[in-house]
Formats: sequence, structure tokens, C-alpha cells
Amino acid sequence: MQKIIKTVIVDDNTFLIKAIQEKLSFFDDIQIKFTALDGSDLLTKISNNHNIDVILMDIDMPILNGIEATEIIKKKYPHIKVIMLTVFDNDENIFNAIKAGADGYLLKEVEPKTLYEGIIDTLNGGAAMNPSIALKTLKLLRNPIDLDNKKEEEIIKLSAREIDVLEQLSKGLNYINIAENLFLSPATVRKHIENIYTKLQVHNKLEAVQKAKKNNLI
Amino acid sequence: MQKIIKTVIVDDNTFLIKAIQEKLSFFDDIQIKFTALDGSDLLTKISNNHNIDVILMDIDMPILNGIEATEIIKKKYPHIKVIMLTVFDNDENIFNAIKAGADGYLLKEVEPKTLYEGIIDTLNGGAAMNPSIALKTLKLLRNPIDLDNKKEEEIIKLSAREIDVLEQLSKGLNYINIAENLFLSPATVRKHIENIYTKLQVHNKLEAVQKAKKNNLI
DNA sequence: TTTCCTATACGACATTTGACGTATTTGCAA
DNA sequence: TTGCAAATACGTCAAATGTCGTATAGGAAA
Repeated sequence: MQKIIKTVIVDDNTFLIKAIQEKLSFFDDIQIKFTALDGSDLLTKISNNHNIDVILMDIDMPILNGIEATEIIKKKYPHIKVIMLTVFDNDENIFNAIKAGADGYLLKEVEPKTLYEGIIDTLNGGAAMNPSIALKTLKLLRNPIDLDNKKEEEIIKLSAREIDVLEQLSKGLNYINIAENLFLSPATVRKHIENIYTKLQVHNKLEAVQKAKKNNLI
Repeated sequence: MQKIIKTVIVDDNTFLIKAIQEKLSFFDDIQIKFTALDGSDLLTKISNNHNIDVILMDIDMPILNGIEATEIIKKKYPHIKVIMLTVFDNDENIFNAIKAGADGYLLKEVEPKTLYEGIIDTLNGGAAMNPSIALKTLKLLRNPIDLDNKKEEEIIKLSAREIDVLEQLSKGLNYINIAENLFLSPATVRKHIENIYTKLQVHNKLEAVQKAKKNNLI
């Protein structure tokens, strides 16, 4: 018995959606649950039904593009696999898509069989990739230069003391231990952390540490 | 008319060389120019004849291993494509091979057709990669931290389900949300996390996520 | 076949965390 | 000098987390 693969297609071009649907129509175990015309449309629809295995995502879309949408989807529903399916294969898009958490990156001209195998591979814990894309990822790995630069970071200002606390927090220490290390009362540590959360607009340790790392605060 | 692909196989195990030769024997346009038993053997032979299209390179070999050999080959003969063909798929080897300039990375258990297509793709300016390898390169790209601080990672074995849960955990989701996403009871999520903690020998989310990232489990 | 592991699930309990309000001291800048 | 931000600190409460025990079903391994 084969498991049905619940699939979603996101593309602002209805002709291309049709084309993808036709490519997948050969395979009985692929079921298109729904389609969306841009990222925000996808988010709306998926909030009602996140029982989805894989999303085939275009990049260039109005309102909310595929990379932004991927970031949100992977954050909220990490179990859903996202495969970028696009005509663009420039380094920026590839790298940003990977950073956003994409599980694969294929070009739209892909053969039906290759697309299908890519979906299967991805669901089996691999990653789907065009050979040309694969080469670009190798190059990116060799030149980690481009990895850091750019990105307009919001200017988040934490006090030196708050950074101290955050640093400790990032090591997985609890309030008591942090207090001991910094010669503070646990109550103070809690207050610092409360203030940090407010400034970073997060609600728990993990998010705080992640956001801090992303903004090079620690 | 098809162009003949001049191929070299490098492996210290003659049985495996034979196996690879047999896999490629189905394809008329593949011509095995010669084989070598280790990196230095390869260098000797290739200095007499570098009219070669592609080298299938084992990693674990005496005298001069596949990664060192790749580095030298790519420096001296950049036009020759090198595809790693090995049983090892640990991060170190993958990353080092890529750094050394490998154009592809396949596992030895590869299907004949996949191997052949990998060679073709590579010669056409792409990169050959197993889906599982592809995923590892993506993870390496997302976590450029681990590129430096390798060292023999302890072998931690988590079940696929546990990795699912850990992935969700790493996004900062709470038990309830993880349960919803994975269609589980929160109690089960808690139990999974409990088991994860035991295996990773940690005692909270943050430590678990950090250790998991360090070991490229997520 | 039996055994072991995995995935699933529930309950209970103590601890930790996150959110809120409040308050005192200190040092720097307006 | 005044005022304000930062650092310090306490208390309370609800929610989330970490730890323990237990249990069942299914599948893989021995």
C-alpha cells in the first residue's frame, strides 16, 4: 500500500499551476490538496488545513514572495517539506531559499519523473536538487563570504548587561545559574530577560537566542 | 554521434573497481581509460595522460587519500571533473571533498543509471549528488558554524520521529503546537522529548537544539 | 517465536519560565 | 540640578517544562 502524498502548489501564474498539475497527474500517490496564488493566499489556506506533506513553491509572487512564505511556513509548520520550483536560479535566490529552510530547489522545466522523484526523495529525508543548483550550493559552501553580508538588520539596542544575560541564556543556563554567574539575584535576571523579550519581541529563551544570533548581538 | 566520456576510477579495493566498471558497462559512451589504487598512483598515471573527462574517486585510500588527491588534481587539471564515490557520508568528508573542489558526491550503493546520469550532469556543468548528500550540504550552508569545529562527533542515534520533534522544537514551538503539527497528543510529544533529552544527555530545549545542530541532526 | 525498539498515550508532581506590577539606587545627560 | 534610563530587586500567578512511572500496539531483529 502506498501512502498518499498531500501536495500544495503555489504560483501566481495559473497556467504554470496547471502545467505542474499535469506533470504530477501521472503519479497516483500524489494528491493536490489545493493551490495558492501567492504567499499570503497560501498562509490563509494552510491555516485551515496543515495536514500537508509538501509544498511546491514559486519564488516570484506578489504580496508575499516564495522565500518569505517559506520562512513563515517552516517556522510554523516545520514538518511540511518545501520545494522551491522556479525559473530563477541566481545565487541570491538559492541561498536565501536555503536559509529560509527550503528542502529542495528545482527548476520549472523539470521532467515529470524528476519532479516526482524529488518529492519522494525529500519526503524520505533527502533534498531535491537540480544538478545545476547542486553545483551552486557547492560553490556557496566553498565561498562562505557571501553568507554573512547584506540584510537590513533592524537596529535592536540591548544594554551591555542584557547582553551578558543573553549570552548566559544562550548556553542553556537557568535563571538561578545565571544569577550565580553574574552575582545577581534571580529576580534581577528574570527582569533582565523580561526586558530582553520585550525588546526582541519574543516570548521564550529559544526565540530570544535565535534572534540575538541572527542580529549578531551574541 | 555521441562523445565518448573518458573516465578514470580510483579505489584501493579492486573488487569495488570491478563493481563500478560493471555498473558503467551498460553505457556505450563511457570509456574507462584506466584505474588507480590510490591518490599517488592516480597522479603518476594521469601525468602521462591527462586527456580525461571525469574521475570517480574513493576517499579512504592509503598513501594519498581521495580528498588530498582531489585537491591536487583540481589545482593541476581544473578541467577534469572529480566525483567522489564512497561509502562514507559524514559531514567532514563531504565538506572537505567540496572544499577540495569535488564536482559531485555519490554513495557507492548508487544505481548504475543514477551514476551515469550523475556523470552526464557533471560534464554538462552541474553537480552530481545523492539526495541525502544534498540535504547535508543544505544543512552545512545553514549552519556555517560547524564548518570549523569538527572533531569526532559522538554517534548519537535519534529515530526519524524524534528528529521530527526536534526540528519543531528548534523553531521555538511549544508542546501543544508541536502536537498539532505532527498530529500527535501533547503527551506523546513530551515523551519523545524526554527520550531525546536522555539520548542527548541534556535537560532543556536549548541544550537539545544546540547539541542537535552541532551534530547536524537538524 | 520471543525479544527489543519505536511510536503512541495518560497521569502526577515539582520546577522553571513568562508576564505583570512595583520599588530603590546610581550615573549620565539635558 | 533635574530627570531619565539602567541596574538592581521582590512578589504573585498562570503556563510551560522536565522528570517519573506506566501501558499498549506494531515492527524489526535475534
